[in-house]
Amino acid sequence: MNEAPNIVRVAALIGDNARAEALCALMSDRALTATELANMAGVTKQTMSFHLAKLREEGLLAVEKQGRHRYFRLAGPHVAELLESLMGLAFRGDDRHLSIGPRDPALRKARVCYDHLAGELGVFVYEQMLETDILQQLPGGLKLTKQGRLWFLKHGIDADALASSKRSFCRACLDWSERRNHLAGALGAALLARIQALGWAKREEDSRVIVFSAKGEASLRAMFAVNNMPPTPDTSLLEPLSLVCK
Amino acid sequence: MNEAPNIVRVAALIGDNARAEALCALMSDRALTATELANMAGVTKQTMSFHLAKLREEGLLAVEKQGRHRYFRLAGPHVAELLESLMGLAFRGDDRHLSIGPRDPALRKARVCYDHLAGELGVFVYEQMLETDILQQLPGGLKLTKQGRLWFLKHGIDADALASSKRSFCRACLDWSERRNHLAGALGAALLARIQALGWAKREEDSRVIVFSAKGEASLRAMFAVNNMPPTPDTSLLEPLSLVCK
DNA sequence: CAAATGGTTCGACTAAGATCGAACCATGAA
DNA sequence: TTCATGGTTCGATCTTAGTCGAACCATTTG
Repeated sequence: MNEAPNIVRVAALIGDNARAEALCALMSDRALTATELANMAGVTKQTMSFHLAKLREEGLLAVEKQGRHRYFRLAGPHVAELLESLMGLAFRGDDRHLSIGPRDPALRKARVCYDHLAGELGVFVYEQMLETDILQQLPGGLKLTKQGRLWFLKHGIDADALASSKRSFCRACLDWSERRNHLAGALGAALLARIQALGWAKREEDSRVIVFSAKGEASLRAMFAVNNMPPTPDTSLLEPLSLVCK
Repeated sequence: MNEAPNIVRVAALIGDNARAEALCALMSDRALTATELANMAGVTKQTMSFHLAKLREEGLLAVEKQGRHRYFRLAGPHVAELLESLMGLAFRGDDRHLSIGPRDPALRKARVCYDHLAGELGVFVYEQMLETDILQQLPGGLKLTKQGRLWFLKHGIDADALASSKRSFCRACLDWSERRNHLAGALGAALLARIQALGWAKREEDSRVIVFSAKGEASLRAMFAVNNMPPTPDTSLLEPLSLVCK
């Protein structure tokens, strides 16, 4: 009859240092092993194993066996979204106490949120896409326009191939540092992968920070310049990637 | 350097039975006293007092003194939103285990989310508003159109008066049972208040359920019929309310 | 095969924190 | 003022669950 017990289980699960540390580490869609996670959280591997089992049991994590390794991932985007919500509230709470400003400037500038781009540049991209009619907000959700499909193709991403995958194609995700939306879903994931493939940006080791080179950031911003919507799709740049966005 | 510790504090806070019970009770924007909350959660008042202090300290609750009573409220809509996210994930997790269907049909049909309408009827209203151009989704967020303003006025809500209040005017809120959006913000709150004032629906005691009378639900749906956008605002229905949506 | 490494299970220890009884403070009523 | 009621603070208790050492299972490598 009451709904409280349900949320207690999940919240209590996240409300532990070691587990939260692991979850945060997994926010960067990397699949990590139990020992790696143990080291990051500063506990022994048997403790982490214990925690991972619990998280899996409650449906927050998924495992993938590969040889003698077991790779752990977040169970899905919905988990990442919940964690982002929590961060939003947590940092807001902190501000009231410590009244600190930007905590980690690099993290606010650009970071990975599950598997897509977040932070200042993430919302920039999202809003530019709406501005230039690559995306449209409809009652049912986000929609990729025809010209948008061409735009992605021009930048080496075959949106049609992505659309066939099971996971939600494109959706908005609330950015906790900017408190505005950025692009998530398979499309968002593909874009981030493309950015990295082009060498515009690199992931920092063991963190969610994405560092853009000066040239890379300029290229990103240039994607939305006047030359953004050529009526003839220019496929000479690269063969369209058929990204596997599992 | 790490962001985990922050979310741990909030999550651990919610991850306790008594506290979660209190938070859920407060999801229905009602302001409740410590003893009331204690009874609901099944603990003594001193324990609840202890918990409430913690929740307040972390910025999840706000208090209001009134005579010898102290009324507790959620600190704001952001808290309610987080709780809804948690429920979404919690119930999803349950489904995997117990594979139960609709848990509480009435709750899914219509309920209060903080101070606005949620559930099946909530998302119906929201989507109708987009459909009929009462609201528009823009890059910056939701926008009330000119005709939308007239529409609200016709139904006894003075949107201009609400806009002056500090809280966010109108925004979308993700509905955990429907997994789609419903209308939140001052506008959403005013609408729900109006619905109740007109006697179309009543709040169930000690629950978030909103029960619509058959006539009430029909009236609600009729709001979006063809007679929805008269060029001349019909103010004869009632004087526009200047609702205080604190 | 044996050795090495990744991962889990088991049991015991420990610390954190939820709980309540009792005393205490504040406000309002008689 | 005295009584009653709402609320908090303090101290003691007790349970929960996070932790690690050690043993154990599984898989790959030499």
